[in-house]
Order: sequence, then structure tokens, then C-alpha cells
Amino acid sequence: MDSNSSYAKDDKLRRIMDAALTTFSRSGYQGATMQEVASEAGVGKGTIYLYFCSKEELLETVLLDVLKRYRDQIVQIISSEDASRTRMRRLVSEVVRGADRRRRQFRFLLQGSWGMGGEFKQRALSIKKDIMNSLAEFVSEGAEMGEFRDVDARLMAHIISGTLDSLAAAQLWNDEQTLEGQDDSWADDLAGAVVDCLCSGVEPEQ
Amino acid sequence: MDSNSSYAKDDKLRRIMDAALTTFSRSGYQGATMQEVASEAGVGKGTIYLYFCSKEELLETVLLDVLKRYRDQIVQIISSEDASRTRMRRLVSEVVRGADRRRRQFRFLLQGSWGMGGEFKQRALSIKKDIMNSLAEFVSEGAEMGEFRDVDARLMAHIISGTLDSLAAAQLWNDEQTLEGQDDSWADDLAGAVVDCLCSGVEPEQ
Amino acid sequence: MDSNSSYAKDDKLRRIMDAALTTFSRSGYQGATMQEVASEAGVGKGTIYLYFCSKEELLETVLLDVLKRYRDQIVQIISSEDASRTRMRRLVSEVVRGADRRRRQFRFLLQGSWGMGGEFKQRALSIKKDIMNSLAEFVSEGAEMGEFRDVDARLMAHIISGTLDSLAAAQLWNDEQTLEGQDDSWADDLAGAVVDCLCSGVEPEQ
Amino acid sequence: MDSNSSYAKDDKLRRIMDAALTTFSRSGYQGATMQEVASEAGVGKGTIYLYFCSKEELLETVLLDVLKRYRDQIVQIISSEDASRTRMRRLVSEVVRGADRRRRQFRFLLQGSWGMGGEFKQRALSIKKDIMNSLAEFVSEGAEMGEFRDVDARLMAHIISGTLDSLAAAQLWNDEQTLEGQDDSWADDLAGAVVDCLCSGVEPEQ
DNA sequence: GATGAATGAGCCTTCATTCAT
DNA sequence: TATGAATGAAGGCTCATTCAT
Repeated sequence: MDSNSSYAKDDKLRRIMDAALTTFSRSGYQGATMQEVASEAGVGKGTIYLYFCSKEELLETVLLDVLKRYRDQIVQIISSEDASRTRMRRLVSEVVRGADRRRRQFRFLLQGSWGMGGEFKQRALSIKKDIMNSLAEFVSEGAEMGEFRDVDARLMAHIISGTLDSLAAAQLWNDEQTLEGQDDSWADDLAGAVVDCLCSGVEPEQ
Repeated sequence: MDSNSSYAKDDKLRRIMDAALTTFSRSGYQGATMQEVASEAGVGKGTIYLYFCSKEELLETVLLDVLKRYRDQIVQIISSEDASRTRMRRLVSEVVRGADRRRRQFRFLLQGSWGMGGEFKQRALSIKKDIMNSLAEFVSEGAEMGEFRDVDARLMAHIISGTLDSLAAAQLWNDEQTLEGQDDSWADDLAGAVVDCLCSGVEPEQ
Repeated sequence: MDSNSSYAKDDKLRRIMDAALTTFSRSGYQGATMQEVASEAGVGKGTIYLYFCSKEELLETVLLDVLKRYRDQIVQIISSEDASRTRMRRLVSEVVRGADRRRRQFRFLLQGSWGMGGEFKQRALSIKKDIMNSLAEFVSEGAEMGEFRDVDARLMAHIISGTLDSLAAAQLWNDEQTLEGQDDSWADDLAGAVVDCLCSGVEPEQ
Repeated sequence: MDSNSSYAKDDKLRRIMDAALTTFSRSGYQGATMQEVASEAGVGKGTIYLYFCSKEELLETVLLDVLKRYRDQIVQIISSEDASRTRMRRLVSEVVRGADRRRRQFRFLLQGSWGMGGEFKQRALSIKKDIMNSLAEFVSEGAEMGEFRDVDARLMAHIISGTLDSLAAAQLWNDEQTLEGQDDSWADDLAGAVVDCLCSGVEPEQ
């Protein structure tokens, strides 16, 4: 019984955050109404205010939550013991696959934290920097291990991050020209080609 | 007199669109009020409705306008007769410089068209595809001329576009770690390093 | 035309304040809704916010306005050149008559400024003190002229003010036992009896 | 056990009514929330509804309770066997002292029953009339005993009642000009002066 | 054309009340 | 009996839009 009610409470919070993610993603922050979120979550409008003190706090919490999960996914992938190129490949394929599976979340990430203010922006930026730092470190370590050239790690992090975002966005925007064959291996094939570009560059070796 | 009033009319339209860009960029679409836009433009609130039938149409017009200008800038740069690497370099340096100079516009571009619907989204996507197509064509042509390897042009377009976006965003977010030395040549140096990564890749030649 | 529109604006403000007085008096501050006030005034809900920035400011303005008019009435009456007793008599009869005529306003005055905070309370208190000071001065002057005994003027002011309030309240509460015969002279007769009590006291002369 | 739980129940009821008095007095009827009252009483929000079926009933009960206690105090004082003037003096001094000691209650009384409707208003009025009747009777009896002149008893009741209210209000409003020396005997001195005014009147004997 | 006073639909938020535990 | 999580009606306020001037 105890564990039941405890479960129920967590469940309600989770349902609200999930509904908020869905609703904000569908209608945008300002466009979404608390009533929509409540209906989507299957709770009363007032119930949301038992967990979040304002619409803004709800958005911030959900946004940070998604951002953190994205960061954790990236960090986890590039922390493996595989060869740098392999890790990079997994990074691309997982993110692209994830964008497909969790469209709602990526909508959110790409939208970013526009219009949010002050303290929140700092926290969001902090997580974004985590991501950048992880990627930069990944590049540096690759160079130390002799698997990468000695390029500017921070710039390379921008290139990787930007590529991931662009691919995910294409996914969301349904860029069927780029990503049409959705069989089992399309993400891996895509990742292979992208990583080839990133690793070998676009210029022919002389 | 005719040409005068016509000029006056164009001028007023231009001031309104400029004010809208500034205001939407500062406060977001929903956060901005028509009163704000009117004040910023130095016209009466009702005047805006002589040129645009709704707030949404105003946003769409301004957004498409900015997108087009961005597209045109990119197209113009990569249409020159220079070597591919040189054009790519100019692409990066101009975009980064532009992000610095025209922050309002880039805010807008990165924010995208959230919450906008249907027909408008198609038009925005269409322009975004113009950009992608231009970049892909640029890569293809480079390959034909032997200046680029025979990589997947569309994927390389994503890499370039994503890199540009990531750099521009860092600019806006004031990522002072990446872009601190703001002397005259910082953009060129940055572009050089970025293009080196993109052209030669991150892996050492064997 | 100019004077017309100017009149219209003043008229709208006046209608809103009047409607607010009526509505607040009928339903209480918290009980009244802005929609009620708007309907009573025959304007749109938003229009009120062109003249007052919040419900609270509306209440404060109306309350201070009524308070000031009450103060001015009292000051005017006791500033005449008549004998002290005559002025006191007019004070009572006018206030009682006013309570009858302007019930809404007296409701307001008696309710006072409960729940209002800070700066406003100070301004209301300041006007209430004006009234007390005027009454005290009236008593002092009466004493100087030999028409009154040398009693504590401030205490006597409390007695007069309290008596006026109690009579006005009885009026409002429909104390038909006290104030039933509402012919032309009832107020004068009442005032005569009251002033007799206040002037000669309740104890028999020894 | 029975008497214990019965005691506990009475105790809880008392605590709730006390908390309501404090809370309503502090925040006003509409401003106070049931949660505030519950917290102040140290009980759960739902518990209040075991004793009162609505917020309004709670207010009415508490208000009538306070009114009755005030009435009883007045009746008790003027029912003694002392000389009329002595009783009047005790009336003033006790009320003023009481206003100091039980500010919360007087706040309530002075605030009155604004916004309350129908049946309740009748009951409150009924108690207020009790007070008026008691005072009028007191004056009549004084006249019968030859200690008072034969004035209109109901009007004199208004004068006394109004004076008491005005003094109590000054107390609450912190009218330090009137009531500053708060040593042991200030209330008695004040009462002496007030009663002198009421008994002998403000006009010099001729 | 240009304006801004006026409007009212719509939304965030509060809080009295209920009811499962 | 006692509780407080859950609810949803209701209200203050905003702001896109209109229209008389």
C-alpha cells in the first residue's frame, strides 16, 4: 500500500512532465495552455500546481530534464573504450536513431531556451557546455592516443555538435530526401558516411 | 508626390518589419506585443494592420525575409569563382561575422518557426532546402573539379550547415571560450581552422 | 468636437468610478468582480484597465475620493460663521441626510480601509486625521469664543465623530426604530435632540 | 475516555475558532484562506469541515461569537448597582482597555459583516440591537433614578456607542496623539474625561 | 491614410471543497 | 476521526484586433 501510493505520486509527476513535454513540443511554450497539459496528463488543472509553482517552472524543469538526458547519452557513448572513430560512429547513429524515436525531446532541444531568463538560462547553458566540453575532451584524447590529428578540439566539438543537430533537425523536419530508407541499418550506414567525412575530410589526399 | 508617398509607404513597411525583427528577437513571438512593435517602429498600433492582417502574418513575413537574406548570402558566397576551399573559408568567416553583426536575425533563424503551422512551415522549409541544396551542389561541383573527394554531398551539406549554425549560436550565447579575441582577423583565423578540420578531417593521414 | 471627446473621456472615468463605488458597496471589495464593475459602468472589462492599473488601485482611488468628499463636507459645514451650536446642528443633520442620500458612499466609509496596505492606509488615515483635526479645532475655537466649556478637544472630536458614524450606520442598517418618520424635518429634529445631548450633557444641572 | 475525547473535540473547535478569528482579523475574510486557518489552528484542512460546513459559516459563527462576547461585556458592566456615572465610566475604560488587549476581536467588530448576506445579517443586527437596547435602557433607568436628564434614550445610546467605537478604532489605528501615555491609569483618566463630556455636555452652564 | 481608445476572448493561477485513505 | 492530495470553477489581467475619428 505504501509503495503503491508512493508509486502513484511519482507516477503523477512523471505523467505531468511527460504531458508537458508533449504539449510544449506540439504547441510551443506560449502556445500551450495549462489546461492542455492537464488534459494530456489526465489530471486536474490544479494538480499541476502541486508539483510546479508556475508554467515557467514547469517548462524549465522539463527542458533541463531533457537536456540532461541528452547530455548523459552523449557522455555515455563517448566514454566507451572503443576506438575514437567507432565511438564517433556510434554517436551519430545513436543520436539520429534517438531523434527518430524521441522526436518530442529533440524538438525541445533544438528550440532551445528562447525567452527564458536569468538563472535558468545559466543552467541550460551550463549543460550545453557540458556537452561541448565532453566532445572537446573526446577529440583531445583521440589526439593523445594518436587516433586523431592535433586539431583545435573546441572547434571540432562545434563541428560534431552542429552536425548532430543538423541531422536530428532533418529527421524532425522529415527531410525524406536525406533519410528515406528507414530499414534496420540506415542509421549505421548514415553514421558511417558522416564519420568518414569528419575523419578523412572532404579534400582528396595529395 | 506620387513617388513621395510611395516612398513613404515603403519606408513605413520597412520600419515595421525592422521593428518586428528586433522585437520578436528580443521577446520571442508570443512574448512580443503589437504595441511593442509599433512603438519600436514609431508608428501607431493600427498602422501595422494596414500592412499585415495579423500578428502571425507579420511574423511569417519577417521570418521568411530573414531566411531569404541568409540563403542569398550563402548562395552568393559559394557561387564565386574561387577555389572550393577558399569559398568554404569565406562561408565560415562571413557567417560568423554576420552572426556578430546581425545577432537579431540569427536569433530568429536559430529559433526557427516553432508553433507556426501548415503552409508557412512549408515555405520556410523550402528555403531551408534551398540552402541545403546550394551547399550540396557546392560539394558536388568541388568533387567534379577534383578539389573535393567523392563524399555524399547531402551529408556534407549537413555537416557544413550544422557547423555554421553551431558557431553562430556560440556567438550569440557569448561563448567567450571559443570566440574571445575579437580583433580584426579573428573570424578569418577561426574560419581557417574550421575549414582545415572539414577539409582534411580529424584523422591523421596514414 | 474637441470639448466633446474631452467630455466623453472624463465621462467614462466618472462612470467607472461611480460603478465601482456602487459595486464595491454592494458586494464588498473581494466579492465584486471587475466584470461586474464594467457591466455597471457600461464599458468593456479592458477599458477599466486604461484608467486603473489594478482592481486594488481602483478601490483605493474610489475610497480616497469618497473620503475626501466627506471630509470636505464636514470642513465646509463647521467653517461657517454661525454659532457653534448651530454649526454642530447642521453637522448632524447634513451627515444624516447625506447618509440617506448617499448610502453607497457611507457604506464605504464605514467599512473603512480594511485589508488595504501600506502607502494607501497612510493616505486614508491622513484624511481621517484631517477630519478629527477639524472637529478638534472646531471645539477649541468654540471654547475660545466662550460658547463651549474647556473640555479635551480631541476627545470631544471622537465623541462627535463617533456619534455621526453611529447615526449614519443606523441609517444604513435601516434602523427603522430610530429613524422612521422620514418627513421633511426629521433630520433637523434628530439633529436638535442629538446636539442637545452633546451640548448640555446627560446629567441634570445641579 | 468519553469525556476525554469530548474534551478533545471542544478543544479542537475552540482552537479552530481562535485561529479563524486571528486569521480573518489579519487578512480579512476573503483574503484569508482555509489553509491559513488550518495551519494557525494546527489541524488539517479537512478537519475544519468536520465542524463547519463552509468558510462562510465559519466566519459567521466566529463573528457572532465575538459580537456576543462584546454585548455581554457591555451588559454586564451597565448592569451593576453603581451610580450611573460610575457605570458609564467603567464602560469607557473597559472598552478602551479591551480594544488594547483584544485588538483582533475589535478589528472584527469594526470591520463588521460586509458582504455577508441575508439571514446572517439579521442575526448580527439582532445582537447589535441588543447592545443599543441595553444602552438605551441604561439611559432610561438613569433618568428614572434622577441621575440623568430626560433625553432621548435611543439617541443617547447612539452617542455612547459611537463614542466607544471611535475610541476603540483610534486605539487600533494607533492614534498615538490621543492615546499615548500607556501607563496603568491612562484608561481611567481617559474614561473620566470622556464621561465628563457626555454627562455635563460641552456647553458652559448658564 | 493613420491613430489609439475600446473591446472581450482567453489564460494563468488560486482556493474552497471533497473524498480516499 | 483526521488528513491533505486532487479538483475545477472563477477571477484578475493581457493583448490582438477593430473602428470611429
